[in-house]
Amino acid sequence: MSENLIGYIDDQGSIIDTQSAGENCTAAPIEFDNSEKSLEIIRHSTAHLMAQAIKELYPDAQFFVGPVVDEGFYYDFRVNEKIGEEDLKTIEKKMKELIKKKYKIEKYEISKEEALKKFANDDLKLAVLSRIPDEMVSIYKQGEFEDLCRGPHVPALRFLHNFKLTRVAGAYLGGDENAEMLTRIYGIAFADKESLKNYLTMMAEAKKRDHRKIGAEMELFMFNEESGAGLPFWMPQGAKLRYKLEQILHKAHLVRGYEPVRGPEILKADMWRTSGHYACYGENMYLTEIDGHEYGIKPMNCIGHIQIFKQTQKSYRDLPLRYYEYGVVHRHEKSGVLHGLLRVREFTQDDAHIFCAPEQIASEVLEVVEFVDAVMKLFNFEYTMEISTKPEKAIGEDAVWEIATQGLKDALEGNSLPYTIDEGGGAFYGPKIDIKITDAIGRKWQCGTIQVDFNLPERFEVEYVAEDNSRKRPVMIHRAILGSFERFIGILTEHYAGEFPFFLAPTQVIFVPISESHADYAYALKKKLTLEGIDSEVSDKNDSLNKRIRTAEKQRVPYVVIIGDEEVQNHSVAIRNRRVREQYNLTQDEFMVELTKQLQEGKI
RNA sequence: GCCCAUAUGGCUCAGGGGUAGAGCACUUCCUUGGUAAGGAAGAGGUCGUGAGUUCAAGUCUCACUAUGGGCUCCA
Repeated sequence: MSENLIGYIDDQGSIIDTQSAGENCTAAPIEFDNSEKSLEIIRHSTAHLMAQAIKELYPDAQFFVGPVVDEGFYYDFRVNEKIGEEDLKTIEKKMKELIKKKYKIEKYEISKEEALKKFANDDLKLAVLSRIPDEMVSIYKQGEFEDLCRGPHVPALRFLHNFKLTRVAGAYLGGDENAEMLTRIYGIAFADKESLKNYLTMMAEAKKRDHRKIGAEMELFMFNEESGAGLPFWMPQGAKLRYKLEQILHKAHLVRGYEPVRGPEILKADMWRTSGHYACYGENMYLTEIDGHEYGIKPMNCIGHIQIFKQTQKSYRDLPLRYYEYGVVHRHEKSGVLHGLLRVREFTQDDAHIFCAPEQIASEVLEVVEFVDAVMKLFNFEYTMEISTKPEKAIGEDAVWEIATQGLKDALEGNSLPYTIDEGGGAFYGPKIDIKITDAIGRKWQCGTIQVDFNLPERFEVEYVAEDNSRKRPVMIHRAILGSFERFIGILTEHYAGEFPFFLAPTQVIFVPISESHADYAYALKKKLTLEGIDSEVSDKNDSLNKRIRTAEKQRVPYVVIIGDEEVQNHSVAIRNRRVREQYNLTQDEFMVELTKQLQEGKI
C-alpha cells in the first residue's frame, strides 16, 4: 500500500476510504494531494479532528453533523460555554497536539439498534440516527474519540497538518429557523502548506475589494446608525456613478420600445389585498395609517403599472406594451441578513412590466434575454440562467403554463444560451428565469429576473380589446435586469475593485495644474468636459504636485491630466491613463475625441 | 429574527477603573513644485445610546442600536 494512498474511487464516482476498502481493493486509488476527492477526505477528517479537540477542551460537547462544504468543512455542536473567535486558536493548538499522538483512524460497524443504545444519552446523535435508513451504521474511532460517521476518512491523523479554523457561527439545528441554535465552526484544509497559504492570501485579496471598504474609500455611499439599518445614502461620488448607470440603461430601454412610467411610493392596503401581497408578503411590508385608512409602502412596482395600464382602454394593437420604472421599493428584511449594498431595506429596481398576449410571450422573453446579455457583456460579467417551472401550488390552466414555460425555454435555446431547470421552483403565478451573476470572489448573486404572470392581470381584471372586439386578458411579464441599482453597484464595485470603466467612473478626469498660473486652463477644460457630460475635477489645493498626483491616483480616477506651461502653450494635455497604466501627451482636440470614444463604450 | 464578535475625533487604529492618544483627512501660513506623500502651526472626540456597580467608568455588568462573520450543503 502506497504511503500516500488515502482512498479509492468506485465506478459510480463514490469515495471508498482505506478503512472500508480492505487489502485487495481494485478501484482507482486516491492519492494524498489537492484533487477534489482527496480534499474531500482530508477536510472531512479534519472536521473530525476538530471535533476530537473540542471534546477534549469541552467535555460536555455534543456533536451533530460535520460535513465537507464548498469552502472547506464545518462541524455543528452544542456546548454550554460560549465559543468565540479567540477560542479557535486554542482548538487549533489542541488539534496539533492530537496529531502528535499519531492516532490511526479506525472504523467499525454496528447495527442501528446498537447505535441507538450507544448514543442513548446523546439527543443530537439520535437525531442524526433517526435520519439514516440503513440497518448498519459505521463508527470511526481515533484515540478515545468515537463518532457516528459515514466517512470517508484518511487512514491516520498524520495526513492532517495544513488546516485553519476560519470562523465560528451559529447555525440552526437542521437549518430550521424554529429549532435550537448550535455552534458551528468552519475550517479549511489542504494537502500541503503552500496551497493553504495561497488560499488565505486569496481570501485577503478578496477582502480588499469588498464593496463596503471601497465604497467608504471612494465615498460612494454610506449608512447611518441614527437613520436605521439597511437604508443607504448615496454620496456625491456614488450618486454620479449611479446616475451614469441610470442614463445608460434609460437609453437602452427607449431603444427597445419601453416607455417610462412612475407610480406612488405608498398605496392603500386594499390594493395590496387585491394583489395578494398583503397576505403573501405582508410580513415584509411597511404599513401605516393615514386618516383612518391603512396604507402600505410598496415592496414592488407592479400595482402602479397595472393602474396606469388600466387608466385608458387598450387594444390588441397596443400590445406588447412595455412600462419601465426605476422603482424605489421598501422591504423589511431581517436585521441579520443586511449586508452592505448587497442586501438593504430600501432599494431601486430597474423594473419593467410587459403586457402582452400569451402568444407573444416567447418573442418578448427573447428580447429581454438579449437585453440582459447586452448588459452583462457591457460589464464583462459571467452569468447563468435558471428556469423555474410550475410548482405544486399554482394558479392558472396547465395549457397556459405550458405555453409560458415553453416560451421561456424557446427564448433561451433560440439564443443558444445555456440554462438549468429548477423543477417546481416557479412562483405560484407563473414560471420565471433567474439571472445569476458570478462576482469577483466567485459568489453567485441573483440579479435579474424574468417572470411570467397570469395572476395579477386576473386579480385586477386587466383587459384589452381583441381583434374580434372581445375582451381579453393580457399576460404580464415582470422583469428586472440589474435587479436593483444598490446590489448591482455593490457587485460592480467588487468586480472592478473600484476601477470602474470610464463611462461609469464617478469622476472621470482629474486635472492637476502644476502651479496657480495653470489653473485657469484646467478650469476651462473642466467646463468643456462638463458640456460633454463628463465629470471632472481640478486638483488645485495647496499641496505639492507629487502629493496631488498621488491623491488623484488613489481616488482611482481613470484620467489624471497634468497641466503645466507646455500644455497651456500648446493647447495640449499630459495624461496619466490609470486604466491602461500609460503616460502620453495629446492635443486638446485629440483628448476630447478619446474621451468621447470612451463614453460610447457605455452604449447598449 | 437567532448565534458569536465588534463599537474610541471624518477615516484607520492604540490605550485602559481616577476625567483621552497616533497616523491620515481637515484649517491657516510658508512653499509654485513636471508625474505616488515639501514644511510649520492649528482645530476637532467625553470614548455608539441608556441604565447599573463603584468614592470614581471609555475602561466592569445589563439592555438597546448599529456593524461584521454565520444560520441549504445532512452520520
